Amino acid sequence: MSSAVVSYVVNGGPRAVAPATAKRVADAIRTLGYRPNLSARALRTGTTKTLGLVLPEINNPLYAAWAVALEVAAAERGYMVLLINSDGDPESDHRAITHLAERQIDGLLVTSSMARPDLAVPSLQGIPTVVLGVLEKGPGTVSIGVDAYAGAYEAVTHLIGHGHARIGLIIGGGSGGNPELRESGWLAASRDAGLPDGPIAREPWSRAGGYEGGMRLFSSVNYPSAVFVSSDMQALGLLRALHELGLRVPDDVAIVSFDGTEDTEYTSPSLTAVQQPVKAMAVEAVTAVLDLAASRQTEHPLHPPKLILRESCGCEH
Amino acid sequence: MSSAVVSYVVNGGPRAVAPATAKRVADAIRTLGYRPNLSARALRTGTTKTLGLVLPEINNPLYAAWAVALEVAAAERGYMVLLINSDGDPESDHRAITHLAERQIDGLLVTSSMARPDLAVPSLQGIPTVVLGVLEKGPGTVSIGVDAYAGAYEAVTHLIGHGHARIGLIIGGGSGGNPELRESGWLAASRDAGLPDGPIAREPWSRAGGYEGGMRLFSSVNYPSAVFVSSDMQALGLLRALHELGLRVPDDVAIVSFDGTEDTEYTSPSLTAVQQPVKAMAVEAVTAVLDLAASRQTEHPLHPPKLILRESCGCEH
DNA sequence: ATGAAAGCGCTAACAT
DNA sequence: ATGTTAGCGCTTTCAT
Repeated sequence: MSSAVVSYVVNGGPRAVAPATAKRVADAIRTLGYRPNLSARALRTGTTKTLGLVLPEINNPLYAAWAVALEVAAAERGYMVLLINSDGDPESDHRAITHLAERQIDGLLVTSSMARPDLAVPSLQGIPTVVLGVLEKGPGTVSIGVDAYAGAYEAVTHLIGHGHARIGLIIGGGSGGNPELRESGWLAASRDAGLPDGPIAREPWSRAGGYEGGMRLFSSVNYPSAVFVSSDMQALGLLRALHELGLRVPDDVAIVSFDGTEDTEYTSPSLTAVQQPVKAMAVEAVTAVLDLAASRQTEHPLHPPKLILRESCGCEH
Repeated sequence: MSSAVVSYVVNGGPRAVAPATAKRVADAIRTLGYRPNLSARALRTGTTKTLGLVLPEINNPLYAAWAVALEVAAAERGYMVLLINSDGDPESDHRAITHLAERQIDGLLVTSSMARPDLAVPSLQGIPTVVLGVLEKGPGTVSIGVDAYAGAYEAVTHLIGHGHARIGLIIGGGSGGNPELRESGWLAASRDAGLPDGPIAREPWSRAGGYEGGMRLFSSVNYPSAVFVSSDMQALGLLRALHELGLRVPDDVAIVSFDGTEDTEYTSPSLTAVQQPVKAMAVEAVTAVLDLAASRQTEHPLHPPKLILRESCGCEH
């Protein structure tokens, strides 16, 4: 029995094998508990059937949702996902990518926390790369993202429909989400309705950040009657701050948040949110990176978000 | 320049290299953008410096916390973590483990959702394995877990200290956490205080499960004045249910939950919780699996949980 | 201090 | 239809 025949049976090709021998091989595999060594296969074929994924803070529900969705989408195409949890800083990203590159990943998926300059980093040269959740379409950069401007615009317009005339903004700094687009959508919606610009709180993309922002915005006597929060995590912190300040949602303050993770469904009151179509984007991201690996060029328009109406905007009680 | 010398430089051994040549090699590596091929190294050395991790629902904050903590702990020892998100059923677990085995992982970390029978599964024969969060000490099974009985007992005793005389339980079915221990801790605390057994709601380990359990327990006119919830996710659902029922926490119903993930800090009111020392357990789990790989036998007593006092039990207002 | 070469387990081209 | 064999990139023994 030659090793070639075993290979043909295990891989179903490239040459045919007599049914009788195929059965003998299959039996032997079972009884011996044989498992193919994927390192050897990778070394021989040059392909690992593995995609690298670099995410910051996987304990953030939005990124966790990405991780799950990408893993499912990749598995459907016969790929595994090698996940590295980056600290978010460029150095950590770089280490993660280098590590993945050494493991001969077939493609790389990175989060938008990777600012554009880092993309030119030597460690990812030659690796097909798709950027997740970013909007800036650089040349040679494929990115899959949500239309954050439209989402923010729709959220604020909805709040205006509820009669609010001054709408605040809580948003992150740095490169976590896509701050500029959410901010300009928020601003444009107010201005297009002939309303004055609302107050802004810039805080980290976290529960703690949202809490601080809420404290700052709503400790003032002249606080806005509604606020658009650029991430679910911040919205959770804001809810906590309003609770401590004795302000009621949506009666005293109406809220719409951005992301629409499962958390927003179970807060009290539940949060109206602009939901990112994470699953659909994940499927497209995997397709995109495999296309790239096959030197196929593809187009990737922004995905439309969806406004989910719940209690915090005043729609349901 | 021979490939052997390059190997010596890259790995810092096992033989010495003249400083001058070492520098030449380092320069060449930089200018050529050379990266070692870990597949080839794995094939040659038989070790991948990779640990496999099988988790159900990584979007559950508790498991996400495990994932992060394990990755950090493994990185400190020079290992990477290959994470597979299992659906939780034995078949899915089996597929995941087989896949990891083919990748020649040096060790395996699996969640307690893997019931004991599955551990005998052929796919993990020969792979050093550590079970996470389980309590049943089977022979040949190393497991790292929290002392859930003590945690539940302390939680219920604390509620009794607040003057509650009938304490309900919301708990999951199946094998998610370690239901029996939490339940017996809850029961023993009541009985040791000479109190009657409280009502039980058995629901899935999820927000939706906690919501259902809360609805069932607190729709009755004769509802308990306090409840111990066996997981944070269920506690979030319970909070939502009580909100809809118009019951106030902690005035009408006091709550202590189990897990102590970050979520419990930002609910309104904040949740008193029995916190699992995930980080410490993760460090120990990595140590344990590496010990196993080196044929070192070690002992792993249960980790003590810590009761974090917040608003939902009535301690703070 | 460095070079030469074997071999890890697999796949695929070539031979039978 | 099956057997033989070269070689993927690396580490390490052995030779120089």
